[in-house]
Amino acid sequence: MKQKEHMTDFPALLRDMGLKATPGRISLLEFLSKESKPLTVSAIQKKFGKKIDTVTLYRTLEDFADKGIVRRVDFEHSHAHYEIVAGRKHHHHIICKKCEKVEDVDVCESEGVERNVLQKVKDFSFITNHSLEFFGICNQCIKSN
Amino acid sequence: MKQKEHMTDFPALLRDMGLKATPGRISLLEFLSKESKPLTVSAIQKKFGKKIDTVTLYRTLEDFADKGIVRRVDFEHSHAHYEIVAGRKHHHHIICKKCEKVEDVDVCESEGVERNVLQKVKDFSFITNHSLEFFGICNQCIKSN
DNA sequence: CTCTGTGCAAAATATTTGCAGGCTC
DNA sequence: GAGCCTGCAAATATTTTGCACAGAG
Repeated sequence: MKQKEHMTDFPALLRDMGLKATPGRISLLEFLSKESKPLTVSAIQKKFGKKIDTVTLYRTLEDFADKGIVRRVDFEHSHAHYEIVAGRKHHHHIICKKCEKVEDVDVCESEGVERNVLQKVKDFSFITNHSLEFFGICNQCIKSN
Repeated sequence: MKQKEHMTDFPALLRDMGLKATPGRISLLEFLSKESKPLTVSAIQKKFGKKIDTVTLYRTLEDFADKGIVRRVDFEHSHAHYEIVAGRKHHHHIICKKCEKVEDVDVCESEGVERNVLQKVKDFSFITNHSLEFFGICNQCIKSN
């Protein structure tokens, strides 16, 4: 099915989303699909093999986020992190407030939550996405306290 | 009970938290307790009656957040928002991606979620807090599309 | 008096805007 | 060829750091 094709066929994914399949975008998606944790813009620039202009990267990530190809995650660190969505199971994160370690969290919150929310609020009729992150202190940081 | 006292007795709240009860902090808390939505640092500076130095404000809010007096909220806007916790029921938010309108959301997610999370992750033994925000397009922005 | 809190200057980071030229479709 | 994409320069915004002085306890 479509979902599966997209895991590897990034040009098709981009075109389906109405974006042009340029070499830069394709290799960025290839890179992101191998990363396991959300990365900052500057971290992407460092680890990514090819050079990308900072501005282009910001713009590309924003476009991708708008299309749901990547997800922007805020870890209360004063700079955004991004992770690929395509080909991954929906998940959340738990972040260490001391060392900033990030671990994925597979909480299967019922889809019902969003419906529930829509019944309670007054000025919104639909939800596009949500963020859910947990914060704590990781076991290593507790020991080395 | 203690909780209630703190709603109004900010000097006592500050001292209980190990912070000094300075005039600036007290009036900042009084100001925040009257605000209904999370505010950015610059918004606080504009609306707050007295002058506060930007740096002091950043440091104060961070200290308050560490003590759980205020809560830092990220709306994917590239700058943090803060709201007071003391005297408020735990809640989340729904944010309009077009106009940035914010509405409170009272989802009573079971306390069990955090316990649930701790069973699934491997490097964490406790959670200090979590964030949960919903994103969508508000009814006004849909009409005026 | 001691130690935390505040203000000011300055730096470091993060993000956005405008424009000219390049490349996908 | 048209219109989106990219890179570069520069501006803007956000957050942090260092230090001297002030004020709470």
